[in-house]
Amino acid sequence: MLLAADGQKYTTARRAIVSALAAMGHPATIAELLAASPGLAASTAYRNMTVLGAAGIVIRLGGTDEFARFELSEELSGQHHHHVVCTDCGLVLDTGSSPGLEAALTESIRDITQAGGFEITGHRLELVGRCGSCQ
Amino acid sequence: MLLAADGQKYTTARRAIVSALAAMGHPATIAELLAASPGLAASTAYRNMTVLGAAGIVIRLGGTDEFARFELSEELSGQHHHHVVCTDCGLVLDTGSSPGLEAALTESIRDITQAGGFEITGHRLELVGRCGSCQ
DNA sequence: ATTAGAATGAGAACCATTCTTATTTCAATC
DNA sequence: GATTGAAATAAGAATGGTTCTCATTCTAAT
Repeated sequence: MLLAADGQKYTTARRAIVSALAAMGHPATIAELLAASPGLAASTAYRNMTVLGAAGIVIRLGGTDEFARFELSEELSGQHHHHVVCTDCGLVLDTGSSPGLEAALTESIRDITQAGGFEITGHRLELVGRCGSCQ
Repeated sequence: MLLAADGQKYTTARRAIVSALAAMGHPATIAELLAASPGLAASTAYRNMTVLGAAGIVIRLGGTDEFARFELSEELSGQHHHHVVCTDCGLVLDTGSSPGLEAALTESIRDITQAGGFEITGHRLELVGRCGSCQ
């Protein structure tokens, strides 16, 4: 298991966080996780997001609004995807990628790597707009 | 001028912020702006980033680290571009886009819009890696 | 069972950002 | 150039999401 590989324990609180994230279906804020997991302390949630992040289990999204959002890593949750974010309420949903888009991204990354300086290891794409309920 | 169109004045402080951003050459944090603009108060800088943002002059980047970063809007600074961010130090640089990439993005956006729900108005792409000095 | 080390929970502390308010500046008019 | 009312500034207080502290509880391997 990933946590054990990182020298950590798979505790009740961490189980609760991972299963809440899986049940959520979209990147969740700490507030959402606390609401979905009765008995989970805020300090424990924040601390474990760091631990789970270091173990490669969850990904932290630097949000558009003031709340950080977390989701299971692509390795655990399914396949590579991008995000659609609402500029009004901050909602973030997953959206699939397409081969054409990924090919174009790969090409851009190759160009930048060759231009020197940065060593690119991944990418993050957000499609920005307004969700159904905010329109 | 954009500020006047928004009912605001082009004051000394705002001039200082805009020219500091232009001189910086890459998205800057408030701390960097304060260091580059002697006499600029922090509260004034924060307040004016909001005003300049509402007027479409600056864009706020929800950073990878704990600091918000600001840059001149594409309309003022040049052409459409994306960002390269360092996972270690948080540095953000601009990088151009390519016609192929933009075409693939446009296609993806069309698919998502047709799938209903969101109305997409823009996109944000970050290529993630490590900068030269952090490698 | 025991035990040593790690995790938890409650609240305090932190710090980037926002708000408050008295003072100053702006720009338009006289 | 002086006046004036509205908007901007600056300094510090306040806010709030996140992180830290530490005494207690749990974990897992002996």
